[in-house]
Amino acid sequence: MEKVTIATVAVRAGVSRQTVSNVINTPEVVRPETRERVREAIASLGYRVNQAARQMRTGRSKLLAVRIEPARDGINGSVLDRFLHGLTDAATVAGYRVMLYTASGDDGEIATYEELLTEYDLDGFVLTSTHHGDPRTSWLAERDVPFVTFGRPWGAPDTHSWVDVDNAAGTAAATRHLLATGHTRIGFLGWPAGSGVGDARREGWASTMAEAGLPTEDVVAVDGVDSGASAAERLTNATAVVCASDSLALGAMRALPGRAIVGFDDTAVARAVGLTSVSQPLAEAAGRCMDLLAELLDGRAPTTPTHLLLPPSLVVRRTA
Amino acid sequence: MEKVTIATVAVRAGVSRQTVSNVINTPEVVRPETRERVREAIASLGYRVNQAARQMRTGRSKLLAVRIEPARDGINGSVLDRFLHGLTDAATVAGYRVMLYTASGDDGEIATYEELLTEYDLDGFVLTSTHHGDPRTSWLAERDVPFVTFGRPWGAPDTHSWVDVDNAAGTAAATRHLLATGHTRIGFLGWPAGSGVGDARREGWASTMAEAGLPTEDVVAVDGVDSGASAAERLTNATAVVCASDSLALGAMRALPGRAIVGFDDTAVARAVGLTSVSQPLAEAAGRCMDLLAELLDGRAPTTPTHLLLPPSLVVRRTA
DNA sequence: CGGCATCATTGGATCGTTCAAGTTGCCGGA
DNA sequence: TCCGGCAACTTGAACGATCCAATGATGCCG
Repeated sequence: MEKVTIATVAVRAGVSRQTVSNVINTPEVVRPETRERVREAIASLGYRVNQAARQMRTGRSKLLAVRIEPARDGINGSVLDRFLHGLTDAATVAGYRVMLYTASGDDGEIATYEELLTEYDLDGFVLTSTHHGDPRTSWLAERDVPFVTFGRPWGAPDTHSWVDVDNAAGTAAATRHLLATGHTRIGFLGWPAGSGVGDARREGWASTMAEAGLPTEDVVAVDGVDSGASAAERLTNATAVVCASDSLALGAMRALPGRAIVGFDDTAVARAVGLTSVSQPLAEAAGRCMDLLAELLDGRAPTTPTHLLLPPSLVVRRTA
Repeated sequence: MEKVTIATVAVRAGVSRQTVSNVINTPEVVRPETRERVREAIASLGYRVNQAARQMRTGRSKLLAVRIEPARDGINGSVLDRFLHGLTDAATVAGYRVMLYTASGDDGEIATYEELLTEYDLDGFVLTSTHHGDPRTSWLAERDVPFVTFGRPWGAPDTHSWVDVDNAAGTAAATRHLLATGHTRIGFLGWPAGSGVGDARREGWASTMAEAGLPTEDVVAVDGVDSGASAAERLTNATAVVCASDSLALGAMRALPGRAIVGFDDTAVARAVGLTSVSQPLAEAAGRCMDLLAELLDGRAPTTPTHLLLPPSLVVRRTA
């Protein structure tokens, strides 16, 4: 198979290179008749744009980057997996490709940004695992690099677009479900205060209980099954427990057999053991991230950043 | 920050562009003294190769692609996750970047190959989930596209390099462990015959039992916790069960409480519930895939393809 | 000291695309 | 009739690297 360039197409269609380029990039400036002829030539030759050449001229690579993290606590690892899949799908539709990178620590990640930007002319980034005092967003913002975060900027000023899952709404839904099932003594098993996500998950449960005028009882544990189990044992009065993660929920199931338990993240573990859990709409979140990033990349972004809070859904199984 | 090109570096070092290029690509042809001067200029200017320009001239992109699959049965989803992380790491060290793509079906995947090859000049592919009658490998081989598979070519001729985990060795190790613990009636809970991976896992158990001169008893179920549980109930004599996956093992745990159970894949679920399981060396497998691919890409590959079978390890927990 | 091989270095051409600045042809108004 | 204005298309240059052929410098031998 010969190499098919824009020049090949031009000859076949009997026009100049630039006209072919116009048909591809700004079809409206070409007469419909010519446009159609060029399109036929493109199709019959199986022509495809050479991204490297385009990139050299325009400085845009049609590439996005996402960090792939080591499966940390493992049990929640598949969350990123599903997000990545959704993002790759959405990016393809929008004409972009997703590149992976790893990095240890925020500084290492910033060094990687620099490398990817100068070597590959990356068009944009999707950041995950935002946290308090995150230096990555300001670094990117200072250099006018388009980016979107999955996870809101905890503590930092809200100057960029982000997509997040409404964690509080998730635990609120779980709590309402338990209330509707007749429970009144609903406890909470959460993470130590300070993490944005964990605090929001507690808040959803607490406010729903307050609205119902019921007393609350909660305990705290670092994430993990064993630690969750020993903390759950201290929830003596509760007949039902809302948990900040599936790992904790698994611990609670072991420590308090027979009680109603709800987890968070709807991981594979939850499906496997029949744990009722709050499910994040990861494919949708990924799609929205791509939408927002595409707006930024096309320069048609609104002047004020967009913030999207997606509602999670409760997947009811055997444990509640 | 100004744009730093090879010309900027050349001026700073007082040499020509080509000499700078030689320092980068074939340092041995440059006199040590000059080489050092150029290297200093590169460092002080923070110069980095523009991959697009290089690619246009050389036709090589320094990009690899891997398919990211939808989390199928979910419980085993994080296997790909960990593999991807390892591959991204190894690729970075070797000077490559990993690009993701999704595709539905083998034909869709082949169409994507074509697109990635012509648009982005991809250098190579890493294939996962090889299966009987896989058309992807022959498509790539016909076009001389470098690729490596993670998973051996079941049934197909062994004409390309691959890396795989020795599934039989995994179940053999599990069986030996159970024998050493005093069990003699060890059953097997597997998938229906026909899948290469599943058959290998059965074989490891069967041959170890045969060596020990013990009778065997096994049942079959499609992958899944519930299906595993109902199949496991038919294993009436066994005091211990080796399973083809963690999902099946979870079913067995439910159906046969108190018996010794070993799963396969060491997924998050296994860690969470304390299930003894066979762990695949995914980071190493990814690294080896990258090594083999790098050989192909550098043209220093041996004439006969390399095949690597990596031994898995048994992670002993509460269930055995 | 000339001749010649060897090595280090140079300058121009090139990859495929898009940008910027043309050229052509047609229409309408003065 | 002439000319401005516009739409449709063409042409030459440029992006930043590497390849190739040619040049300059160096050392060795007779």
